[in-house]
Formats: sequence, structure tokens, C-alpha cells
Amino acid sequence: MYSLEWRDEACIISGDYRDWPNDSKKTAIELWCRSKSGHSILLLVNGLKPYIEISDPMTNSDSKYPNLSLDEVTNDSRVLGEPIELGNKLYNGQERPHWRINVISRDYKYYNSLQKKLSTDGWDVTSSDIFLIHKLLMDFDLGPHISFSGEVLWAGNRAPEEIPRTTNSSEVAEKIRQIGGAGLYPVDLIMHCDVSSLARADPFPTPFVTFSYDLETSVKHNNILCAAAVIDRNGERLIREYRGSEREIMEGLTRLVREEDPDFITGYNIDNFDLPRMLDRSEENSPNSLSDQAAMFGWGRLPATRNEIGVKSPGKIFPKRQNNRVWRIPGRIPLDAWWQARQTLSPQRESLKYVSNLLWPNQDDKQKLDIDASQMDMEWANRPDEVMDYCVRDTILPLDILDKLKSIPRKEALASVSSTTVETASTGTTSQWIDSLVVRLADRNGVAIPITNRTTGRREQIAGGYVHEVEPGTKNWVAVLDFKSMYPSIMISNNICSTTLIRDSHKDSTHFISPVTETRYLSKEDRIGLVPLLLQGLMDSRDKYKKAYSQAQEAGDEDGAFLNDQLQYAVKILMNSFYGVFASSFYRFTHEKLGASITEWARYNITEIISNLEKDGYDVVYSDTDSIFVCTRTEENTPAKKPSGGPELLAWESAKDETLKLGEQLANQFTKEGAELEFETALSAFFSHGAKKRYVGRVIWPREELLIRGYEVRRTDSFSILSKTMTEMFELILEGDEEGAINLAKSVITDVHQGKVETSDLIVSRSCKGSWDKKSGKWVFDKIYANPDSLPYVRAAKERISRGLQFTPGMKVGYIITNSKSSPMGIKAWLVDEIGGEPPKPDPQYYVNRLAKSLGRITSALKFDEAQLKDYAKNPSTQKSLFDF
DNA sequence: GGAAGACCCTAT
DNA sequence: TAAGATAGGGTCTTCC
Repeated sequence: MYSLEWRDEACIISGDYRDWPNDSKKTAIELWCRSKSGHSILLLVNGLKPYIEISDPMTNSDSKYPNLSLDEVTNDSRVLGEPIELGNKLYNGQERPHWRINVISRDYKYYNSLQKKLSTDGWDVTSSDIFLIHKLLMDFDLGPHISFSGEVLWAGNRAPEEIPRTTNSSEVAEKIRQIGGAGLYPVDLIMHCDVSSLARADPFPTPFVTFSYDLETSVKHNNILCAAAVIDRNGERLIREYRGSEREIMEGLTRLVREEDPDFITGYNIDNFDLPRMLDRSEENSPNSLSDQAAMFGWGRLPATRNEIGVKSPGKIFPKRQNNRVWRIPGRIPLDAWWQARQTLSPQRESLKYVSNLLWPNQDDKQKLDIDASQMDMEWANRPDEVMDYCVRDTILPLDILDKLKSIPRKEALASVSSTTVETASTGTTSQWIDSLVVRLADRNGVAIPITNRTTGRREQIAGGYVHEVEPGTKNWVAVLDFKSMYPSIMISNNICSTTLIRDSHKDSTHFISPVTETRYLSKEDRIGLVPLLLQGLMDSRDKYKKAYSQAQEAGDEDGAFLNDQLQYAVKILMNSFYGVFASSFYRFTHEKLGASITEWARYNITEIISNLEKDGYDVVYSDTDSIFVCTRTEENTPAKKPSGGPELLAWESAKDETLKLGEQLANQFTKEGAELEFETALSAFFSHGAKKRYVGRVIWPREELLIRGYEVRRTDSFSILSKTMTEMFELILEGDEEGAINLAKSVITDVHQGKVETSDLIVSRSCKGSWDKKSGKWVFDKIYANPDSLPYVRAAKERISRGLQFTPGMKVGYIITNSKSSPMGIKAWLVDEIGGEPPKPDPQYYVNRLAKSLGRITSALKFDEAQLKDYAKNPSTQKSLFDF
């Protein structure tokens, strides 16, 4: 058998550990990659040893040997070789000798049982709850982008041209199994290498392949009527339609997945609809044959062998849902376009139609509705071709959405800056991203890796950020300043880390003492904390990416600019997740004092500045956690609205200059080592009705925009006439036209009272949870809600379901309030988008009341209150002017 | 009529 | 491998 070496660069999509039945002293890691030039590669990596680290809690850094018996450990049949002396490591604030123990297998029955036994014997066990694939990236300091060289085991039709195609496949399959693999993986190229030949590579944009699909199903019987799929290979799209028996449809989709070999699997609502439905229907179609089921839903990037399909229970080849959360499809990444749209856009409503409309408002063809989804059986019987067109369109839109939102490059950038696989960046949790960086740094710095804290029940909350009271009314000429990366900066400057926390009471060598609880941290000379070190590195790398971005932009290098912008943004996201993880109760490197000290310093810094400003006679208008709004002392009569010319314009310009100057000056004055205050924006006017976290501002520098925070305008559970009216009122108020704002409120309330407003402007939409009850085959709500039927959104969800429309836990459901006199109030679900028909009849009184209340909060800050507004709505003719105070 | 509680959504 | 945090506003139902 000839042997061919191949060298390449690739991005790791995901990886898995595979136990090696023939030789339990070796391990094999599967790395599913997409190469820089677009080939899919399964890289089989040998040479990694699963291990556990132990230390004796009764020893200290002077001990050479533990009190517990190392011999006993050596003699355990699960242990491979002698314990390896590691010297002293830091654990729980204590230096003490540690040993590494190689374990014969990472399989549960060896590894976890050994871990348990050692722990029971009295050892402190560390480094023992991390997947081997993550260990691989950590121990060899790899990120998702790697270069490697290794032996080609098998080459398929889409392999690089230079590599001869494999002819003796069955022989090769056997060879692959002998080195720990599963056989002939459905990829372009199968390779084999040792860990030592893997190296970190510079990030590049990987040409991923994406598969999008959509099922149309019977409302009556749940079976699949037809399906469509699109493969996107570097922008080139291949569309497929599937009709026929349910089995044929699913087999067709599965063949396409296995032949086209996509990295990402998308669709609209696949997590909660299309994937679970495929699983259900494949089981239903062939309950007694796993291999039949694999032909219908064996989407994992694994060979369809007996072993991978499974004998008694489903094997790895099947997509699987983990704890009702994310789906796992070995070697591929499920990426639901619904969830991406929801996360990045926060749309008011979440139907595919609504989201498409939001993204492409002027393209009718993208959202033309012609099929009534609630009558799918009838539609399919009467006009199958139209149904198929509709189905195809719904597979293309998710791809367009992911493109538009840049979802995939964002995941890849996050993977790159957190040095994880793309799968971990995509579907993992924030603590996994942070683990990836912290654990590898700890390993290099003699710090042991504690296991995740598994205590249940809520611990006492720590105090959070400081929020300043706001006075109702308008203020003109406000400079907004904020701290640059406040929490990370505090962690860096005060050396806050579990490795620097002083746990005992003696007071020597202390440099940093938190202002309230007097928690103490080592000076930087004694030891630089792991996390501060890491955060500083991230801050530097963000600056580097930002610089590279500007340089690329100047050079007209669009791709380079895009890549570096994604990377700098990913660093920002990652840095911002640190505080939360370290303030959580379960994270492995957390101590309850860490989170509390961070916010203590934050509150101390900001309140200190506020009181200094006030002492100097400045009016601090507002402040939230890391921001301060300061009023410039400018003559009261300077117009807030930019005049078109004349002396007023000069006065306006000079007020603006003064605000800019103040902003710069204060930023300089209050910036100190480790707490950089930046001048962020200048406002010509600021308004709040007097509630924290609710304000608006007319931004005039560095760009011009209307800034709105907290108000109904920002909320997805507001209705559009309220949001629209309030926005317009804010515009007027910030220009100084209070009367105009009040008149607007009055006229809109009158219109609503008289029923002159489109019902679609009155839709309220809120998210609704629910869980699927397998027994009854129904969605149930009483496990989640104390009194579900009194909640309008639950009743709206039930109405949707009863009309044959899809429901997904967590989805937003729209409704109209039809009777506010009864309790609970009467509502009707908003189904016009999906099934057309007459809209429900709204209760005008309800909407008048809510508008009066919300808008009245605003006008009352203008000395005009809710009751007056409501009276006005009832009888506008009796009051000539309400602006008389 | 008003307090208490359940729940949603947002700011940072 | 279950899992970022707290502060805060607001609506509606239930209960007295």
C-alpha cells in the first residue's frame, strides 16, 4: 500500500474522541475540518493521552511525597504507567505537589470511575472534567485554524486534484479502523497524523458549505408531505425538491447531506421543528430497524456502518438533542436561522415572513405569501406545485438571512479569538469559550484546573452596578462619558483573579484592597493573576485587529477589512463575557468574592467621579454602571433645535463646541491608570420622565441620531402605534416643541378612540414558553406557568396551535386585546400574517388607556398628565387647549 | 383600590 | 459534560 503525505491548512469544525476497542492504550481524535481551499477533511489524530491530575490536600509546597499512597494509584488497572511528578501547582490558593496520571481510556467506565475512586480516597482531583478534544486544543495551544501534515488514507472525488483517488476502499476502511477511526467517513479526504504535526495557523475565511432545508408536513397526521433543500457551496447554490413517500423524501435529503457533505445545517426553526420532526418520522417509519432510520436521518459525518448506526440503541450517526437545548450532529453544526435572526435583530415578531420583510423591505418576491400553512393538507392536495415553490423559498431565505447577518463569519471569528472549534463558538456556552483560554494559560503557569462547581441552589446575590436617579424633564447640552471596558479594566488594574485572591487573614504583601468588603489581592510583583493577564492580552489583540482593519480599509482590501472587523468584534464579545462567568456561582475558577469586588470597585469609581463633579458645580444628569451624563453650563436660552442660520445658529454651534470641550476635558481629568474615561457622545438635548434606564437623547456628535433607551419604542412587546407616536414625540420634545408633542399624543389617542387606526398597529407580541408532552402529544404550559390560562400570550399560543400553526417554545406570539373589561382580559391571536382572514376587533378603550398611560408618563414630565389625556380622548370638543399650566 | 406576586423585557 | 451577572421598569392577575 502506497503512502502519501499531504500538507494543508484548515478550520476545525468540530471534533470527537473515539474509544479504541482493539488497543485501549491509544486514543484517536476525529477532527472534522474544511480546508482553506474548500475540501472537507477528516483528520484522525493519534498520540493524545487522557489524564487526571491529583494532589494530596494534607501536604504543602515543602512536601516531596504525598501522605496518600501513590503506589496504590499506580497499581490501579485503569492507570497507565507511573504517576508523573509535576512539581508544585496552585490549587485553592495553596501551592502543593501535583502528579499526573495517564488513564487507559477516556471512556466513562474507566475515566470517571477512576476519578470518583481517587476523590473518595482523599485526593484532590483536577483537570478531570474537560473533553479530550478541548484538551487537544489547549495542550497544544491550537485554535480553529490549523496547519498540519499527515498521511492520506483515502481520497474521494472532491479531494484535491493532486491526490490520486482511492481504489481499494474496503482495504482502506479496515486500515482506518485499525488506527482508531470509524471507517470511510463521508468526506473529501481522510487523513491521519500525530498530534505533534498540528500547528496553529493565522485566521482565514473558511469556504464553509451550508445546507438549508424545509419540510412541509400534514397538520392532521404529522407526516411529511414534501421537502426542499439547498446546498450553498461558496455562493453557488444547488436546489433540490423532494416528493413521494415520506421515506423517499427523508432518504433523498439524507443522500444529499451525505453526498454534498455540508458543514452547517440551517433552516427556519429547525431546532424545534424540522430536526425533531425528522427524528420522529424516521422512527415512526421504521421503528424496528436502526439501519433504515439511518438511511432516513443518518446525517452525522460518520460512515454508515453497523457500529455507527448502533445495534440496540441509536449510534453516533444520528443527530441528537442534548438536554432539550442544542442539537448535536457529529462533524456538522446546526445553525437555526430563526435563532440567529432573533438574537441579532430582536424583531417584534418572528415569523419568516416578518423577518424577511424587516431585512428586505422592498423585495416583494422574497416574502410573497400564497400558501395557508394551517391548511397544508388541502393546499398540498389542490396545488402541490405552489406548495413546493413555497417550500423552496423557505429553504433559500434562511441562507439569505445567515448571509445578511454574517452569522457564520462571526462564529468563525469567535472561534478564532477564543481558540475553540467552530462548533463550540456556535453552540457552546460562554463558560466554554472562557475555559478554552483560561485553562490553557493555567496549565502553562503551574495552576491546577479545579472541576466545575456543582453545588445546587442559589447563592446570595452580589451587588451590581450603580444607577443614578434621573429628574423628569429635559436638559440641554449634555456630554456623555463612559469607562472603556470597565469590568475587564478593573480586573486588570486590581489584579482580580482566583490565583491572586488572599484567602487567609494575615495582611502582608497585600496591594489591592476592595473598597467595601476589603477583599485583598496580591500585588502584581508577587503574582500577576491569570485572568488579568489574559484580559490584557485580549485588549491588546483587539487594538491590533482594529489597526489591521483600518490599514486594510485604507489599502482598499475589503476582505482583510471584513476579517479584522469580525475579529475585533469577537474579542469585544468575549471580553464582555468574562465578568458574568467569574461572577457566576459554578465556574471552575470562580470565588464568590471575585464578582463582588469587581462591582465594588466599579461603584466606587463612578460615584467618586460623580461626587467630584457635583462638588465642582456640574449637574450630573444620569449615570448607569459605567457611564456619566454631564450637563454643560450653557445659557438656558440656546436653542436645542439646530437653527438654519443667523445668530441663533452661531449660538447653537458655540454650545456644541462647549459641550465637546467639556467632554474632552472631563475625560482627561478623570482618566486614571486602569480606569480610562472616554468622551463618547454629545447630546444637544436629553429627556427622561424620571425613571432609571429610560431616557432619550439627540446625539449631535460624533454622528447625528436619536438615542432611545428603555422606552416602549425599544421593546418588542410594545405595539406599533405606541412606538411610532412616542418616537415622534421624543423628536419634538428634544427640539423644544413640547406643545407639539402633547398635541400629537392627543390626536393619536383620539384616533384610536374612534377606531381610526389599523388593527395591525395594535398587535402586542410576547414570547411564550411551553413544553412538549410526549405522552399526550400536546404542548403543555402548566409546568412552566403558575396560572397559564390567565396569561394572554399563552392563550394566544393555544389559539395558534388549535388552528394548526407551528408553535415553538420561546417564540413570540402576537395578539390583539379585544375586551379589557373582563379579567383576565379577552384577547385574540394575530394570525392574519399566516392564514389571512379578517383581523380581530380591538377594544379601543384598552388601547386608549395604555396609550394614555405610556404617553402620559412622558407628557407628565412636561407637566401634563394621563388623566387629562384620557379625558381629552373622551371629549375633545370641550377643551380648546390643554396646554395651560 | 391597592399591595403582592408572576412574568416579560431591557440597560449595562 | 447544565449553567455569564445584577438593576430596573412595566403590565397584568390575584387576593385582601
